[in-house]
Amino acid sequence: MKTITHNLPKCEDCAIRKMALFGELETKYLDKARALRSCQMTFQPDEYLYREGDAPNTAMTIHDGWVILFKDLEGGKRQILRFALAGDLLSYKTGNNDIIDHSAIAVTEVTVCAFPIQGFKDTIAELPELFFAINSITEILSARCLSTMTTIANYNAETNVAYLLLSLYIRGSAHCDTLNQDKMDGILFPFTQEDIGDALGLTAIHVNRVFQKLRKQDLIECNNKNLRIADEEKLAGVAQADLGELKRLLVAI
Amino acid sequence: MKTITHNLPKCEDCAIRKMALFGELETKYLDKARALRSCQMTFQPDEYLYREGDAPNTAMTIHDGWVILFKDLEGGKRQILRFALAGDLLSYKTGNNDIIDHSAIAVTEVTVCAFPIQGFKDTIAELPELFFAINSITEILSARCLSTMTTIANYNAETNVAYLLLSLYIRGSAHCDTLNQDKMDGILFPFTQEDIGDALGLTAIHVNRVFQKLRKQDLIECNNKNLRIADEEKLAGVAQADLGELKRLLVAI
DNA sequence: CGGGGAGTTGAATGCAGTCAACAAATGTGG
DNA sequence: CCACATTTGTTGACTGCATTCAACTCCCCG
Repeated sequence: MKTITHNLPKCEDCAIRKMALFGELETKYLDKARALRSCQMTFQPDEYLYREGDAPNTAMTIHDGWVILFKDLEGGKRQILRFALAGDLLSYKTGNNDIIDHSAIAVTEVTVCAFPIQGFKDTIAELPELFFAINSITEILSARCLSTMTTIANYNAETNVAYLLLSLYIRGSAHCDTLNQDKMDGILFPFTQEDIGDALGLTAIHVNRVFQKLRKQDLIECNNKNLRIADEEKLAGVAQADLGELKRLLVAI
Repeated sequence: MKTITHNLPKCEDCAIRKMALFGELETKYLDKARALRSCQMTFQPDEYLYREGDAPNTAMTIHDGWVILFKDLEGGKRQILRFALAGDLLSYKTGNNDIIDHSAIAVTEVTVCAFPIQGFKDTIAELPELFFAINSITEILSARCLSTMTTIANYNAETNVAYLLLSLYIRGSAHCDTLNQDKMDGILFPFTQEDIGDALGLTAIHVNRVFQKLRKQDLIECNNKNLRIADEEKLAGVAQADLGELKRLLVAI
């Protein structure tokens, strides 16, 4: 892990700002918010950002890269709680002196902007907009979790995998749009089939069978850490989701 | 549904206040908070508190009774998102002019205290403590949802049912404690086996088989709308949960 | 070129769904 | 208060999805 504390890039110029926490804030508040930022950190793939049991004293916004948030279970299993990418807020907790209940690991090389949590708390008192921004993030995460739970509980592996792949694709390509990249060739997809299984409670073997089934139906193309979805509507059908509704749920921050 | 707007009972005297949103607030702030309350409403069993698609303009705290929050799915299925009881906050959303994405139905007779949401928003600006209270609730709901998702995704029906029954029992009996009632005879359990199935994505038939299995092991006694759990630790073992951890997750508001 | 992680395939097992029938409990109207 | 309808709970047989275990291939990296 590398840290830089000086000559930090400017928030105004940040390509991902509108996707991130401060995207909710008017530019006029940006100075105050930016003053909270303490440093930028870079993590290598497979490096932990933090571990279950750590006491969080900084919140982080991902500037670049994919992060997996997960919990270890008995018997060597693990449950992936969230796939996080640029713009996402990590490790923020209102509850005081609580230890954090999950771990976060970098999948790709990851850059984050870190903010001391205490600074947040002090600032919220004088900047109610920050409250609404943060609370809105918490609510959205909660809504996504409920939606995921609903899918997992009620549908089979094919639907679950379709739902997850489509979700990751939508979020990934929304981000490419922001950076004005060409998304027609699919998005970076650095996850293993085991990751997908750990998110859905499936074995990697069964995920593999489902991948092949989806490939045969021309619903996904997935290889070389790349995911392409030719017909989002069609995959949404398999995922038992309304594409418009899903996009609204996922691209909002 | 019956509404009363005058001679509302005093918040200071409310038996469930310490379990509810304002339990987080110091008494000195109570006047301000209480001023937000607009009315008390009473709903009969099977009556909707609100429906998916409604535009929420009031938040509600349950004063008494059990409420089920759910979403209708295709094919006549439904997903129960939350079982709510006295002290729980319903239908609060930071996001403006959003319609609500689930329905709420009374299981028992239910009394709620209603607050215009706009009043909340205005008040938060001058009462940051209210922010921390609300955000803490949103975070807790999110943490519970992740925990439920983890259980559903990774364990079988027996574990899931055990986890849910234990959760409901812990919350129900914590509430009996508050009211100084005798909890030794179990708690009110007004749910059908189909409700349990709808929460976990199981069929009522399979829930029934699991109930019987748990009964044979003397882990639960459940009849006449009453649930008794003699050995919480033992059931927690089946539920693959740490009893202390679970209680911390569930009794906090 | 060898090793390890990721992906692929097949066969056997077991958990949960479906369908169908019935019993028990609850509610309703005569 | 009884007769009947409806909801809830119970049981059995059959089917199908997902796991487990084992073996094997492919690809990347050192």
